[in-house]
Amino acid sequence: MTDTSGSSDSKTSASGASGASASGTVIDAASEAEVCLGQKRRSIGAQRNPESAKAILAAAQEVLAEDGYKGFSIEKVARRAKAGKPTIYRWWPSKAALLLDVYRTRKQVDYPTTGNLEDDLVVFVQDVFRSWRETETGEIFRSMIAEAQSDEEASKVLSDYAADRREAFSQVIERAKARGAVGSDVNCEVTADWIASWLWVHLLTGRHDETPEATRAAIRQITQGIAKR
Amino acid sequence: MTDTSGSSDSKTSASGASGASASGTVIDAASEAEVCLGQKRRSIGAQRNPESAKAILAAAQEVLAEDGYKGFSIEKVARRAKAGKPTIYRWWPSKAALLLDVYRTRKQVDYPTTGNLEDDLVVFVQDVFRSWRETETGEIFRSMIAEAQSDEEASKVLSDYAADRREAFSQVIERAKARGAVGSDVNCEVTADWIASWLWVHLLTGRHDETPEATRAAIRQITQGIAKR
DNA sequence: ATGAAACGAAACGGATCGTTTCATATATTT
DNA sequence: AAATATATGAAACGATCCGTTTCGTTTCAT
Repeated sequence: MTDTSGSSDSKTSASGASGASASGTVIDAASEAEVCLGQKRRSIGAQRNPESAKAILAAAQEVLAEDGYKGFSIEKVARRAKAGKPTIYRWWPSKAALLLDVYRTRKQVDYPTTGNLEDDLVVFVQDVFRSWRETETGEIFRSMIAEAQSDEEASKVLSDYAADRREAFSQVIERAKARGAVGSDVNCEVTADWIASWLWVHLLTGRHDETPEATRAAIRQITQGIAKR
Repeated sequence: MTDTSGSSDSKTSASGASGASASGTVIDAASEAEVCLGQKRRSIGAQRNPESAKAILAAAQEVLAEDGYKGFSIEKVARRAKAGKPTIYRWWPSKAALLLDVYRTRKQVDYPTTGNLEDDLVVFVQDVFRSWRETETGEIFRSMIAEAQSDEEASKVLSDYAADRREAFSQVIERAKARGAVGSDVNCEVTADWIASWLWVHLLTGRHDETPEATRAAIRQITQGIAKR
């Protein structure tokens, strides 16, 4: 009886189906597409209850956070959400797809811009480490990484996400380049790839307790390497 | 009926229990410890047949190479090795432990030393990419990565391996430093960490088809960054 | 009020893991 | 050489989970 009833309030339904008062019956296709990643749904034009999907997504987040990837099962999610398994499969075509949506509801970490590239990167990286330690974010991404090794769709989405992160990094470095802090011959996308890779590996080897000093030493090697000279 | 009988010859039994003519009955404890990672075996002092373990390990390699991580099951391995499942569990305590041993029998890639750090690294990285494309090495490591996200022991072994690779990289860079090609203030372990991370991510995002030019551009950013100036 | 649609609960078929049982084959011992 | 001990393969088991199907009920628009 670890069933903490009354847990699926409004606290976790952040991005999924944006809480647009949910009174109408016909679901607007955009929000539905935002929630459900599954292309191979059976009943296409049917109207379904978005509240169910929200409760399921919230329950999935909780199960993943509490039991981890290994303990994550559709049946647990259904029990927790007081939903039937068929309802879950009406919204998501597979376990991987549900995991994918859980990962999509993560909180985005913003990039700081103090004007000093090294400082910005250190702050950002430490922030990411903290979010891995203090929230379920790390667990979610670890699950995604594991799933992506055998699920084609998960692999694609994860690759897209990784490309997205690289692009964000790239823009931060590009701005530093525009300030003249980075050599004009530097390929920012390559640098972003280095940093993003370094972050990923820190996640999947559990090294999110690195000291700020160690982080700075590592970042400095990159920033000094690309600095204008 | 996909049972390709006559496949478990001598071709894959490489490192595991090093093929020391295996005629004696009492197993030498060292080779046994080398093969079996499991500490929680039931029958401790019992003498077992090393041939069974070798056949199982070879079959496991083949199943993993052919069916991938998702298709890898103990039952398939048992069928292929013409062994019983209990025999597998007499040698390895879990599926993860067996996977761990499969990964341990990988072929090591040697590090070249032409005297030019950038060239050496490019050649090495391209070599790793090729081994991922042309052998089962990549699939094995992808399995290990997935397994490590939920199995504590696999995680530990993978971390140890990663540390080992970082150390090897570090020594290559240290030698370049001794040649005066790398700045004396450069922390070689940090550099090794960057390179190793970059390689890992290329594996788990399936980017092992990168062109030599792209590889060189990426490597150059690191080598130029740490170069003596 | 009526009917269509989604719902929760339950059960199913299929697959896998890790364990247990059992008869057989092999190796050691006497 | 015969007897004993031990590991083995085959088979079955309980448990878990996925994804599907069925069924009776609730909800909502017309």
